[in-house]
Amino acid sequence: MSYDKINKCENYSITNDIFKKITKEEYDILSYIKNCNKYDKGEVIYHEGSRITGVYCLDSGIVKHYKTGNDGKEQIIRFSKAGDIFGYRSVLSNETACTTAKVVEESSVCFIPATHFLKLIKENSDFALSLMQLSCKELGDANKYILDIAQKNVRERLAEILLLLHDNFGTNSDGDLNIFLTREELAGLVGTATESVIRLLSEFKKDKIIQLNKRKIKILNIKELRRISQDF
Amino acid sequence: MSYDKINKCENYSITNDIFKKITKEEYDILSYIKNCNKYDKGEVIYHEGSRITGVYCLDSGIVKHYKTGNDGKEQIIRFSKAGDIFGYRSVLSNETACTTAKVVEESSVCFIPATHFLKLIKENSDFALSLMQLSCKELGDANKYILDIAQKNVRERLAEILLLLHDNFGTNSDGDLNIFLTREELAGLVGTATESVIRLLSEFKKDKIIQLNKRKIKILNIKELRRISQDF
DNA sequence: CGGGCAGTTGACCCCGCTCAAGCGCGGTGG
DNA sequence: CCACCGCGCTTGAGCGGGGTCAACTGCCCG
Repeated sequence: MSYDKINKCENYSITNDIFKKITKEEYDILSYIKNCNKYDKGEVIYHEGSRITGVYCLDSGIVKHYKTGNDGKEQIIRFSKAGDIFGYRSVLSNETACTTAKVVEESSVCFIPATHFLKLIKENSDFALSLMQLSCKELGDANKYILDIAQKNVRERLAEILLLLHDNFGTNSDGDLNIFLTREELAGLVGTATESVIRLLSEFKKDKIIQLNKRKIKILNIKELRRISQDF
Repeated sequence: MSYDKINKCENYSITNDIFKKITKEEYDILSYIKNCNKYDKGEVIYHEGSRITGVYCLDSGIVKHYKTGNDGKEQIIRFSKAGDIFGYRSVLSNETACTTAKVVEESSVCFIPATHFLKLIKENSDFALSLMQLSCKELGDANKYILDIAQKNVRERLAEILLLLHDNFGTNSDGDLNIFLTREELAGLVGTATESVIRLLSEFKKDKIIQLNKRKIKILNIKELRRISQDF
C-alpha cells in the first residue's frame, strides 16, 4: 500500500446504505475521522484471527471474505462491493476476525475506528437498528448457505452461485458477469474442487446455458440455471 | 397447546443474558407485556417461511431450529436452551422466518411482541448493543459451520458436533450429554445420512471414545474426539 | 397381537476428490 | 528475440467416502 494512495476517499461509501440514517453533523464528523486507502488486487486488508480495531467500508472495488480450512483451502463466505461495510462483526462481538478480507479488484477502502463506530451506535438508534438489520440479513444468508452446502450436490450449488453472482454484481454491456474469478475462487465459493468446477462449467457451456471467455462468464439461459439450482 | 398452559411464566428468561441490560422499569413493563406458553415435545413454535410477530425467549426446555431441504430433509442450524432468545432475526430484518422452531424437550416459552421489542431497542442503546453482539456471535458460528460442512468429512464433523453438544448442554451426574437426540436429528445436525451417523457412532463406541445407551451419549475420551474433529 | 417407528447392518454404486499429465499464455532474463 | 518458467486451466483415470436401498430387529403403543 503506497503512501500516495492514502486519503483520497471520495466519500462514496459513507453516503451509502446504512449510513443514510446518520445526521448531517454525524456525517461531517465521520468524514473527518475516517481514513481512506487504496488496495491493489491480491492485497489482504486483514487476516482471519487478527484483532480488528475498526470497521471498513468499501468505496469501490470488490473484496472477498474467506476462511481457511485445515488443509489450507479457501472457503469464500461472501463478497463486499461498493457501499458495503465489513469488519463490524469482530468489532461488535469483540472477537478476532473470523475471515480473511482480500481484495479481488482494486479497492478504495475507508476505515472507521471502533470507538467512533460504537459511539455512533450508542447515540443514533436508527443507525443501530439498520446495522442490526444488516447483520440479521447476513445471518439469514449464512443459514441458507449451510443448507445448500449440506444438501445440494455440486452441480446445483454451482448453478446457484452463478445466479448469486449475477444478482450481486450484474452484467456489463456485453452481458458478462461483472466479477472475474479464477476457477479456484469459484471452487472455494461452491465448496468443491477446482477440477469439478471446470468440468461443470464446460457442461453448462456445452448445454448453451453459459458462455465462457477466460474468466468472463455470460449467462445465456437463466431459467435453466434456476431449474438446475433447485431453488424455489 | 392447551389453555391451562398459558401465563405460567417464571420470568427466568427475561432475567437472563441480554435482558441484563434493561432497566428496572423496562423489566416491569416487559413482565407485564410478555406472554408465556408451555409447548410439548414435537410442537412447532413457528414454521420456516411464516411471518413472525415477535421475539421468543426460552424459560426452560430445548428448541431446535432447522431448515428443510427440497427433498424434505431437516438441516439443523442450531439449538436454543434456557435463557436464549430466538425469532429476533426475522423481526429485525423484517423477513419471514428462515428456520422452523420445534420443541425437542418440553419448553416454557415467552413471547414479546415485535413493536415492544423494537421500542426497547430504540430506547435502550445498551440493550441494542448486546443484541447486536448476539447476532454477530451467531453469524460467526454460522460462518464456521459453513467451513466445516464444506471441507471436513463426516467423521470429523460428527466428532465436532458431539463436542459442541457437550459444550452447550453439558453432562448429567452420570456423565451423559444433557440432550437426547434421535439418530436422524444427529444426522440433520452433521449434514449426513442417518445410517452414516449410526455407523460412525458404533465406531466411536468400539474405540472407547463414547458410550451409548439408547439416545444417551457419554463422552469417554474427549481428547481423542478433539483430535478427530481436527479443530485447532 | 399387529402396526409402526427408531435403530442397525450389509450390499451396492455413484459423485466428486485426487493425482497426474499436458496445454496456453504472459512475464522475465539471458 | 527467443527460451524458459510458472501459473492457471483443462482433461483423463482411478478410487473411496458416503449416500441409497433393502432387510431385519427391538420396542412402544393401540
